Order: sequence, then structure tokens, then C-alpha cells
Amino acid sequence: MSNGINARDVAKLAGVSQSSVSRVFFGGASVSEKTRKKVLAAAEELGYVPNEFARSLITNKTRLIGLVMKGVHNPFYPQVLQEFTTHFNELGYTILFVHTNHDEIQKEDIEMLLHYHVAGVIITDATLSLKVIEEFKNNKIPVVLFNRKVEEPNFFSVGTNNLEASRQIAKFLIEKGCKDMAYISGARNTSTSIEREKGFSEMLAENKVPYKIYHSDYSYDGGFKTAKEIIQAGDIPSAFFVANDIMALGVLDALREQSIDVPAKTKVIGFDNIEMAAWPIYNLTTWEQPIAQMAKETVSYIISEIEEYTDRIGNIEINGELIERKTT
Amino acid sequence: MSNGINARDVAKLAGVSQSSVSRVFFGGASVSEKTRKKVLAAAEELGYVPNEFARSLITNKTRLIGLVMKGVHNPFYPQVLQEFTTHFNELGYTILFVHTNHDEIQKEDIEMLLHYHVAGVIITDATLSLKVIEEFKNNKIPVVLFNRKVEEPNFFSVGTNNLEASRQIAKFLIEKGCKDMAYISGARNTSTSIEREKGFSEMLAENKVPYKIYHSDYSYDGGFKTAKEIIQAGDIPSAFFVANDIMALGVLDALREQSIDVPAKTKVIGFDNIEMAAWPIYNLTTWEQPIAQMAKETVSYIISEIEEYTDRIGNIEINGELIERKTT
DNA sequence: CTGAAAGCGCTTACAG
DNA sequence: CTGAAAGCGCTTACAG
Repeated sequence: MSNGINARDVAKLAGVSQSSVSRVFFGGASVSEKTRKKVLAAAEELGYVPNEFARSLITNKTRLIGLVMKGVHNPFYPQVLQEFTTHFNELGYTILFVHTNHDEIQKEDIEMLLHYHVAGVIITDATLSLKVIEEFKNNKIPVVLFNRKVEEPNFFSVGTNNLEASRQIAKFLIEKGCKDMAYISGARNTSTSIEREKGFSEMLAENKVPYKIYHSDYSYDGGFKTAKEIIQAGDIPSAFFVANDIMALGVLDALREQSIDVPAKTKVIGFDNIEMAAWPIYNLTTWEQPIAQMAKETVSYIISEIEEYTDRIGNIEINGELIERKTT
Repeated sequence: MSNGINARDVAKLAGVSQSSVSRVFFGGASVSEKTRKKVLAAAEELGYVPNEFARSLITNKTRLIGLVMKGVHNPFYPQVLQEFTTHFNELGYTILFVHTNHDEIQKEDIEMLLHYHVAGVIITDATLSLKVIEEFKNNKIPVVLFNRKVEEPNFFSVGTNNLEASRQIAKFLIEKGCKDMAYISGARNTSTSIEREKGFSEMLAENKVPYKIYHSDYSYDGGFKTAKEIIQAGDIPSAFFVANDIMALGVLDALREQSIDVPAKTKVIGFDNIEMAAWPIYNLTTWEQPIAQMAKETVSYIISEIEEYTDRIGNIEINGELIERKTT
């Protein structure tokens, strides 16, 4: 395949052995300049491309990275995907993409990653069943949980410092003079939402500021609906901390629909700093999540574990920062 | 690898030949029920997974599909990705994901797809250089251009019927009583924007309705800026047809900023029907692009060409429909 | 239905 | 630096 031409054909045309062709293309071996030139010329003429499968069969290594993403509605989806693809391509790796709808990845979801002997795996916005973790560990495949973590991790995760971020958000609102607040949560079983709630409510409690918790789902519709219910109940606080931006936009639209002035009557702050947050109609104050930096840490962990598998576990948290706009 | 265990190990434990193990896992061959059971039991015990690389080396086939996407800003990005991933996974194929920034895919961009002998390739929102087309054809790899087409195609493309859609949009606006109109284009070199402009302006010309063309870039900021310039020039038409939804949202926000009432003072219609178009703050009238159906056609072409390569070329266009909301 | 053997296209000791 | 040869883990005629 690939023109049907292989290293032997190139060798014949170049007048060298097949081993020499292999040495030219694999690298690391010493080949005379003369041989190299002959081989390259012959390869060019025939349109030779080394067979990656034969290669992997021998070296027992692949240059494939499994990327498992959950949920199209994650506002970072495109950016995260782009970051990983770009980084890994530069390093000579290719992305095997898997989409899942499960909160906890099941074995079936990633069976193909095992089939293809991926060199590493990144999982975004979902957790892993113990069975799957074992599977990866048995095969010495490094795994990173991206933007998610678990209580007692036996693997490596990369995220942002949600606890500290939401404490600072609370502090910022207190300093703005807000006397009572609401937290609108994301999907309840996610570590991100839980941590943001924790940091926010702790800081508020420390400062004796009353607050209420409302549960929603990280979607625009969820934010809109939750805010509307709050408004209709006549329960409008002096500030909302909404667990992510896309919900915050829903909250803003619900407030606008009811002609409640932001930031005069109530304030809104989101989390993520998605593109839309900067749109003039929204101008949302929010907390920027350092996606690029998070991706970089993820890539460097995977690469170092590919080079030498140490099964290092832990949780890296990158700090983000407050982006102040017009809703506070 | 993969536990380091291979078909020979399974054979030994099961007390059969390695060929029998292979027959059980490859399928299509006849194996006695007794042998099958012994093999399966042994495989389960050892945690055996067939090596996909050895397999591909022999069969000269892979179950890999290359998906090349351009531009994170395509509003369909997540949905398209999800559709393809889901469909192909069900069929036993895995997605090799490539991200590019080039309008015309270059050989370097897809070299890895050739390395991995992908069974098929889908390219969204970009075109192909002749050199790349040749490369795929030489290797008998079916390719689909998704949401893009070229004048004289020598390959297969799937899209929506932009010409007819934009004619109907024009007709709809004429019937609404609009006396002069504006078309705000997307990126100028894209077939989608060119076709939408063509259908729209042809229908308008046929009905002797005056119109102006403004060039933009398919982005929110582009739509916002272009609309603002039009407003400041005092050139407000009775209707805008904006080449995609994300730009149309920018146009709406620019109009809102200048307190120009939609749909009373001017009307706006987009193209795509992205999620945000339905948000209450926008309520954008638009043309729904039948993404799911387009994806289905793409998958079925690829699969049929994998089964039997015929190098069939052509352009499939799926019809969408008008979604009337509050901006017209 | 089953086993022994050839061979897919490579990499990599080994010997020179 | 270079070539001949072994072998990676499979599939697949071939013979029985």
C-alpha cells in the first residue's frame, strides 16, 4: 500500500540494501552522505512513505495520542482540541479522537485506544472508572485528566485553582459592597462546580455574608431558567456568581428580559472567559481559565511519561485571573 | 505490548494453534464452537487484545478515518466532530484528527494521514491542492470535502444548497416588503459565501430590488464592525442577509447598540441556525443547515468507497429550511 | 475444522 | 558505514 511501494523497492532503485533505506528514514543510525542521497532520491522518485504499522510492530511504540472528550457543550471544546492537536503534531504525534457521553469513561469507550496502543491519553471533563485506570496502568500508558479531578487521585490531573479563584471572586464582590449573594452551580457531580461552590461559600461565611445556592447544569438554558425562577420568586441577590460563562450569559439574558439593571440592581460574574463574554452586549466580568497553560502542562507530562514511565500522580493547578468588565 | 501478551500465548494456554486464535478474533473463518470457547476463555484470562498494527500490515487496511478541520471558529465545529465520531465509531472506525489553518490543505498537513494509511478522509471548510488530491487518488483513499465545493470538482463534496437557500431568503424578504437590502459576506474565497451572495443577488435582480454587498469574514467581530460602518454611513437597508449566524449576531448587537429597532426599522436574517440563534436575546431568523443529514451522506460515501473504490466524484447538496424567528 | 508455514514491511543486533 | 538475517504479531493460502 501507499503506492504499493516499500523499502525494498527503494533499495533496489538506489542500489543499496533495504537496511540502509531503513536507516535513512528511521534516524539515529549512521549513514554515509552518499548513501543517504541515493536513498532519498530513489524514495522521492517512487513516492515512498515508511509504513507506520510495520514500524510500530517492531518498536512497540506508536506516535498516537488518545484524546477523549465529553460533551459538545463544553465551551472550551474547540480551543482545547486545537491546543492539543497543534502541540502534539509539532512533536510528531497524531491525535486519535474519541467522543463520549459518559461522565465516567467506560472500557468500551476506550477499547480502541488500547487496540491502537496509544502512547498517551488525555481525558477532558470526565472521570475514569477504576477498571479503566488499571487497564492503562497495566499497559504503562500515561493518562491525564484535564479540567477534572477526584478526591483521592491515583492518576495525574491538570486544572485550574478553582478554590482560590472562587474565594477571590467572593472577595471581589464583597469589596464591591454586595450584601447577599447567589451561587448558581454547574452539573452537580463535577469537581469544578463543587470546588467553585466551596471556595465561594467559605469566603462568604468567613465574612458573614449571607448567600444562597441554586443548582443548575452548565448550560445557557439552565442559567436562563434558574435566573428566571429566582427573579419570579422575588429573590434577587445583590450579586450572582455563576459557575461558568455560558450559564452566566443565560442569567444576563433573563435579567435583561425582566429589565433588571446590571450592574446597578444586581451584579453577575462568570467563570472561563469564553469569547462571548467579551461581546459588547454581554461584557461579562469573569475569571479567565488558563487553557493554553493547562494544555502545555498536560502535553509536557504526557511526553515525559512516554520517555520514561514513572506513573507519577498528582494534581497540577494553574492560576487564572479576574477579568473585570461591565457586569460588576 | 498490550500486556505483552500475543496470540501465541493464548494459543498455548488454550491448547490450540496460533492460527485458531487468529480465526476466532478475525471473524469470517469457520471455527468449531469448542475451539472458540477455549480460545475466548484463554484470551479473557490473559487479557489478550489483537495487535492492530500487525493486522493492518497483513490486510493492508486500516479502520482509521482522517478528519481534517479548519478553523476553530466554524460554529459547527463541535457538532460536526461529534456526528462523525459517533457514526464512525459505531462502524468500528476511529477518527484521526488533524487541525489546519490553511485554506488549501497542503501536503505537510496530511502527511501523517498517509503514514497511517487512513481508510478515508473528510476535510471540512477547506479545499485541497491538486497535489494532495493526486496523492489520495494514487492511494485509493476516498476523500469528501465537507461544507465546501469547487468549480470543477474532481472529487466528492457534500454541502447544502446555498444557491437555492439564498434565493428563498431573498424571496422571503421581498415578500416581507423590504425595498432595499444588504448582503454581508463571509470570507471572500469561500464557496459558501460566494454561492449565498450569488443566489441572493440574482433573486433580487430578477425582482428589481436594489442591494449592496459588504464584505466581511464570518466572525462575530466582523459582523459587528461591518454593521457599525454601515450604520455610521447612514446606509441602513430595510433588510440584511448575513452569510452566517455568528456574524448576524454581531450585526444585531451593533444595531442594538445604536438603538435601531429590529425588525421594525430593519430586518436581519442569518444562515446556519446555530444554538445561539435561538437565544431569547437574539431570536434570529435564519436558514437551518442540515448538518446531521450532511454528515450521514458523507459517512455513507466514505464507507461505500472503502468497500469498493470507484473514485466517484460529484457534489451532494442537502436542502435546509427557513427558521422564522423575531428578527424579520 | 485445524495446524504448519509463508509473508506483510519494517527495525535492529550482528558481523564485517 | 553497510548488508544479510532474524523477528515483531498477525492473516491467510495450503494441505490434511
